[in-house]
Amino acid sequence: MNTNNEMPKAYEPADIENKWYPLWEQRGYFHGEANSEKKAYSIVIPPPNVTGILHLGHVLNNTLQDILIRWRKMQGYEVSWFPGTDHAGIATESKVEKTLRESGEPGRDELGREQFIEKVWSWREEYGGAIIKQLRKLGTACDWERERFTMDEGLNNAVRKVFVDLYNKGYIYRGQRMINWCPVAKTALSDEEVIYKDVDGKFYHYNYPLSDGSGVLQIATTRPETMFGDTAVAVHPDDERYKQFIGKTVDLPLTDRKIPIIADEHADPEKGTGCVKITPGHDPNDFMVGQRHDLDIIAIMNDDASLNAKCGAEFEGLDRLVARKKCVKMLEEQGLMVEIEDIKHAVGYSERGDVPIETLVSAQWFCNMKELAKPAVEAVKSGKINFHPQRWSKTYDHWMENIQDWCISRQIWWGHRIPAWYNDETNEIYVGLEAPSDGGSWTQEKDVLDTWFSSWLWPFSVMGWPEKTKTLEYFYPTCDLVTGPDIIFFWVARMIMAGCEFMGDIPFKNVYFTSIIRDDQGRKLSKSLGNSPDPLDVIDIYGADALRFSIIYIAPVGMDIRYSNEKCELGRNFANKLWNACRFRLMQGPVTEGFRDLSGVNHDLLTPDEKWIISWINEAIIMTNKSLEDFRFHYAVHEIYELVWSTFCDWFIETSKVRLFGNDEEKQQVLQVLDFVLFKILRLLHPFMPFITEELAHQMGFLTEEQTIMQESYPRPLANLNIPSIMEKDHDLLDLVEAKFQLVRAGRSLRANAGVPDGKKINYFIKATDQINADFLNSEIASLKILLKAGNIEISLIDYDVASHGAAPSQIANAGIIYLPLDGLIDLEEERKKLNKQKKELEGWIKGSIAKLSNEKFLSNAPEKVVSAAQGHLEEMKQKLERVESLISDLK
RNA sequence: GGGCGAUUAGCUCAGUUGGCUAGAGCACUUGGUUUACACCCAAGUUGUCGGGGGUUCAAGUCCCUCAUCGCCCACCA
Repeated sequence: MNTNNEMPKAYEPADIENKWYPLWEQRGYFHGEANSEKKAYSIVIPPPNVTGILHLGHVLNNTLQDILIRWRKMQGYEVSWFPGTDHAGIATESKVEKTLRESGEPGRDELGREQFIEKVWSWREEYGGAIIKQLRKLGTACDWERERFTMDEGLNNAVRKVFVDLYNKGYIYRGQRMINWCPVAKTALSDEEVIYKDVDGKFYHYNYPLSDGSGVLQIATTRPETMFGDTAVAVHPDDERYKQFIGKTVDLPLTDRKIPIIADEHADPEKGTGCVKITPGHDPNDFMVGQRHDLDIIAIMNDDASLNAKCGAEFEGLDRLVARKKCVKMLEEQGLMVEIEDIKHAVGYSERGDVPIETLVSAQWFCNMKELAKPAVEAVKSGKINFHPQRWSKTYDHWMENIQDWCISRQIWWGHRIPAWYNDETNEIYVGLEAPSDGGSWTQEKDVLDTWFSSWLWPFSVMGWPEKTKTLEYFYPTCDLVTGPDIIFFWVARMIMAGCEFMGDIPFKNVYFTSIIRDDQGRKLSKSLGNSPDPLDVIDIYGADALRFSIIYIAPVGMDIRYSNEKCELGRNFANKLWNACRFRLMQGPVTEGFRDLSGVNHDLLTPDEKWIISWINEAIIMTNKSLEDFRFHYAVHEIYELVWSTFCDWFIETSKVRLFGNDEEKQQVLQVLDFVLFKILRLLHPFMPFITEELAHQMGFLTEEQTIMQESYPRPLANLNIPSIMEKDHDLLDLVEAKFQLVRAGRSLRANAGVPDGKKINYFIKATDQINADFLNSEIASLKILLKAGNIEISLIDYDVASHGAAPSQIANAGIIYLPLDGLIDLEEERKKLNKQKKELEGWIKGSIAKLSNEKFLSNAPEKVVSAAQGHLEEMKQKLERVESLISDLK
């Protein structure tokens, strides 16, 4: 127990944060046991990329999860937060390639598959998972014993089993289809990995001569270089302009081919010239047109998006953009180009490569999602899974109901290799957990699976599936998922499908979608803009607690957050405030025994102020728990901020000083109340600010060295404890306390307006509203004096004697009128102006109020409560007006 | 083309089923070396709740409409 009062004046987080985390981890506080008697609470982390480093998005996301974990743990759940990283196929592969290139080592292709993969593994050993270490700086209570990696052996088993199952069900198939191709990573991509950007482009109008020499057809395209893959020109069947040409052919320029003119509804007469070139090998729409008309598919590109031999010697090997220019030039030379129009249009970009993707026909593995989607849609619709904010379920529904087949194969090496084998002789395909053992000659599929094909199993693969583990039995399904709305399709939707399919149960009950963090000008955070602060720097300056607290405090519900480092001052200042409140308390003496339950105090002897603070702590406990239940984190934080700073520090500590410096009996009682409230505050705040609350709970002597606040209970409404429900019992008394504080504010205002320095003791005269207030204020005279820094306060039921003392500035409060006698130094003109302004305002309100209350419809329709409140309010204003009027006449 | 969100104090945002005189932080002004805290204390200043219409006794809150900004989806050749 710490009884010294040598706490530094300002809170310095660095040492304290570095001290506690290793202790927590070593003592196993973060671990949840699967065989507990307690109720389970679990979360799986959205696994950050193994190449990733901590950024503010992670800070927000993981702080929220940590709040939930610590809160539930303190509530008595057996909790486990499953951490880990994602192997991030394309990102990691290109990262390692880049590293090799920069260090002059042999590259990917020189190394060959096996050696390259070894390199990736060793890179991961050395540099990968930096983010995991960085998370510890944030204070995250992850169950590190359970850390997983999407490429570890267990997860690989899960992936293979899922692939085989879905293949056997007929959902997974291999086929030739139009896919998205990244020419940088040289791999297929799923539709979700394509980002559409509006870019400046050109719309080329040029002529295809009719083979019979009877004229030309003018077509329009943004990509002339794809003409080498054209196998038709389409016009709309009802387009009168072109009907006569249907069935004829045109001479495809720059080639020696003739291609037919076909009628297809895909051709939009309104668009361009109404004639559209059909390139079934390189455009999804044209592909479908091609299928309808049985057109040839000509693939004209190499895997790096340069043109291939099909385009002729002049074009072979040229990059698509170079080829485009050349095409245009040649068409111009041949007099075929008619017009080049500047347009803005949407172009698909590869997420990683940041270059336009190509759509092309390729043999890939696909997963048909239609059946998988059905129960997943139902799970959200029925409310088994809840989205917060709820509106995201609409986005989810829309995508799920239009779900397309998922292209799951990738032409890279770093990933789960597809468990399919081709028979070298018969080309037969075998799919299984292991290679076929029939002695035949089989070659395994070279492609690996999309990274998300392992991530979508995360909620149960981290628990050991497909083994039937105790962990799985106890912790599955998880409770809450915290993630960004940007991966709702990539990850959230797919996890729900996988959970329903393979576990027969949803993977989580709630999904909380975080805000997106922007800089204070509203721009996205990015390395290239240099507006992405390093959270570790922020933690160095302000502390992890401050960063956590601030980011939650400023996070609007379901909207973008505008962040700047300066905003962390809020959290730092708050931590310092709390620190000093505790420091002040310790200066008054060692901890009292009643800090848990006020056991050393006769509850009947509690003063009004003490009852007041206890009722407020009760209120804060109720609100904080409720807010967390509803995922309204910022509410909870605001609630606690207000409680600590305003309610506790500004009012209760200040008013308690009179008793702290009074007799010993009074002092002992108020110390107990201070301890009781502070220990509740520390526990209430712990999930948000884990370090400082742990430190202070020890500094204060609430906990012994062997104990931790993590294992203390989260505050529950006091009605559940053995403390009388003060709120109900003493309602009127609490109103009197509030009225006292209001009167204090009025008195301070008088002092400030009169320009009397704070240090100078002054006298006040109070005319109480009635006997009850008079009695109460008299009993609180010592408190009033200290709050008002007054020398003497006279409380009376009789009017202030203007005749003998001269007029004095005054303020009206509910408890009474407070006067500041200034020995005639009053500025009568100012005072009159102030009172007349008040009078006018009051008259306005009274007028409105009377009108409202004489409205029959209001009286009959509004609820009783509202009507009586309005009546009470009117009475109040009328009385106040009377007082103002009498004060005005006093000034004459 | 569809869908979603935003618009409240100088700035960033609260304002949960409509109900007392619309709030907070920051910023700003004035005063303060009060025996916790200047990362502080006290007192202040700042609002046609984006425009218009409607429902209602009552609208920042519900409905319609317009405007501006942002995001997502969709095959705009």
